[in-house]
Amino acid sequence: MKRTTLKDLAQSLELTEGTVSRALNGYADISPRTVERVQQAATSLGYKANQNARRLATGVAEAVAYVIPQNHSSLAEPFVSQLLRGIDDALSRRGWDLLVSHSRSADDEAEKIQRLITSGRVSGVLLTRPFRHDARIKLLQDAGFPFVVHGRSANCEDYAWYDIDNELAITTAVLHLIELGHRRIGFVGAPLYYNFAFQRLQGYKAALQQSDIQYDESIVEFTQLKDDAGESAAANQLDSDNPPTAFVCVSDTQALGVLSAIRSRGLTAGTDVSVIGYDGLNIGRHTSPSLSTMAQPQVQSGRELGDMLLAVIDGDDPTDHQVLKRAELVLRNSAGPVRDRNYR
Amino acid sequence: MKRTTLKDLAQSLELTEGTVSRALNGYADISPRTVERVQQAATSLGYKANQNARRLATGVAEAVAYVIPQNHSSLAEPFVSQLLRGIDDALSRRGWDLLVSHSRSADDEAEKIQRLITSGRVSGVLLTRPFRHDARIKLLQDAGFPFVVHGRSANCEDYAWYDIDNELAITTAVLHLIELGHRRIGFVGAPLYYNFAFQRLQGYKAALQQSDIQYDESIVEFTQLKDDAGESAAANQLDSDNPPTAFVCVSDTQALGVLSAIRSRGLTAGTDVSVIGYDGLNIGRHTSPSLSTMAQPQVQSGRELGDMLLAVIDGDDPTDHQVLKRAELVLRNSAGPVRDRNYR
DNA sequence: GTTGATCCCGAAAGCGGTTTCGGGATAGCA
DNA sequence: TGCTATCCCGAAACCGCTTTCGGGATCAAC
Repeated sequence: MKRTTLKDLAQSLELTEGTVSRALNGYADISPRTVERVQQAATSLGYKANQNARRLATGVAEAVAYVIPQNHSSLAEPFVSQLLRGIDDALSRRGWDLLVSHSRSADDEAEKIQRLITSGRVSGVLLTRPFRHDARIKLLQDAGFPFVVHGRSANCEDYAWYDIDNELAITTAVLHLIELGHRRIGFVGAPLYYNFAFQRLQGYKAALQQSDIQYDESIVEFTQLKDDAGESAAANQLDSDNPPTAFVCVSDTQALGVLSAIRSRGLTAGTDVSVIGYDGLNIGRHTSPSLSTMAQPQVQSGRELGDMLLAVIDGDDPTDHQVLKRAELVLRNSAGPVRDRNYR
Repeated sequence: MKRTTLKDLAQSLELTEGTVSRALNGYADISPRTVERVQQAATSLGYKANQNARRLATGVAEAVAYVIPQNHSSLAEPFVSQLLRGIDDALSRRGWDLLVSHSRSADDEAEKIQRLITSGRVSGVLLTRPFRHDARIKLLQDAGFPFVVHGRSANCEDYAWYDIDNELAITTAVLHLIELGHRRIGFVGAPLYYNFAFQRLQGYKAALQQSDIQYDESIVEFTQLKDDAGESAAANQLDSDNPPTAFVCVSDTQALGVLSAIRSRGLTAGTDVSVIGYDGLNIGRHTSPSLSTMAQPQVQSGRELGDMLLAVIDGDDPTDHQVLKRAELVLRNSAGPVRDRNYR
């Protein structure tokens, strides 16, 4: 089961390795006839270039890494697979590899990235869910290493990123609730070191301000992106003296927990208390009531991310690759008109 | 931003590249003092071996591929991320890479695997969700290429695999329903070319047989692993002349659809009609009623898969690595005692 | 002071490709 | 026919690291 090498090919064709190589790689200085011969021999002998040798010689890794943040909450992960597929699509058109890299801690992550860029295994890096101030981004910038971020950090002027307008999205959701008559709207957020969490909080505040509603931090919480966390956050607020009539959550996962909290108090979501989630997960269609949510276009994002990274690697100016998408309000049944507070 | 190479290191130490290399790789024929010197210089100069060069020289790829089947249903994918993390854990202890590979069609997949094994990019392959008769497995076997399968195909004697006892799991679920008094139990299955789907059907049949219940194919369906599919399958059966009093599904995703179908008919799951899902997804806790399900131990599986593959690559007999886990019945509220058929 | 074993390290040959350079053969033109 | 331009291909260096082999230096033992 020895692999056929370039030398084998060359010998069987009575050519030099160099010639064969050039023939295969489409150099102009090889006669069409020879190219033809070489290609035939290659396929018939099942020749596939050894990637490691090729990469060593050319100096390009022909691979990129997708680094998955340490505590990726489990329920948010339906995305990962779709995303990976999209990225892989983009890469495979060039025959490049996609490798994934995890890490356990923030330090570990920095170190892993350091190793990735110095070990020559990849020619570009894909980051997700950046912090507001993200050391990894700085690391990559300082190293002059190609990368694109899925999301943005606080100052994102001079690198490539792909993000959805988090602020606008939450503002949309909150304004929708306000239109339904709600004026006391609980916010179930995420830790603010995540920039998306920060942005979404801004969106919440902006909507309130536009509507002359006072920001009340007693109904604002920052939890993990987990169902349990959403549930207990909602529970606290519902059990308080002055509970909100609606919740907006920064993830569907949390929203599921909120629905549970509402239900377990004998209340009905959508009539007694309204809820809007974020992510547009399909599961939201099967809760009762079904979950209104902000859906982001996920299908294409992987593909776009991949293409962007390739472009940056090819030398494009990263700042030419900053795309901002917008999320869409998916109306289902968990958000309804405000109702008198007599349910208690 | 030039990387420091072995030559640089050697020159700065006034040693040969060979010597430095051996010092770094723990060869015995280098004096401890030299090893010390070399290591210090290496860290102070930030030397990281070029992986491509190393791989070319050693002939080992130091990477494995996880191939994701073409039509991986979106909702079943929360696993993927966990799984990848586990695999990566196992690999990273050796400093190996994990790369993922998708494919669009079955042919494409075979061809991709062919390329993977001939291009020298990986030293092992991880397969998921095998078909009952899986061409990829045959391909890998014939090539003598190291691999392990997450799941099993029809004849799985002579390769490494990691699976849960699908048949037993479904039997358990069905017997539970039977204990609750159900005797007309609908089966929402998956396409039988998937071996897990076949096994689960067997489990269903076995449970019926044990309980002297006639197998009735009019309440057995094979659908995609999607919520919609589950919903319409259940809808069909519920609207029939002789509807089942309970459903067992081969995935939670389908079960969610089944719950919807039940709800939309004004029935209540858990009392009017019982449902048991499969996968143990967390979302099942937030449906109403919460979803009883067969949960498979997912957390460790990635890690174990990775370790198994490494062992096989190291030359272990694949047949020594065949592990069968069992799923566990997680009782929530969607499965209750049978009730008179007077609900119609 | 020899001899032999032991310890270290240098030298060199790969690993399997890519790419530059140069020149022989052929064709084009006078 | 002679000369130059063009077309193709061979030769060789190189990418960065690993690993075998051999021998000089050191040391213990006789």
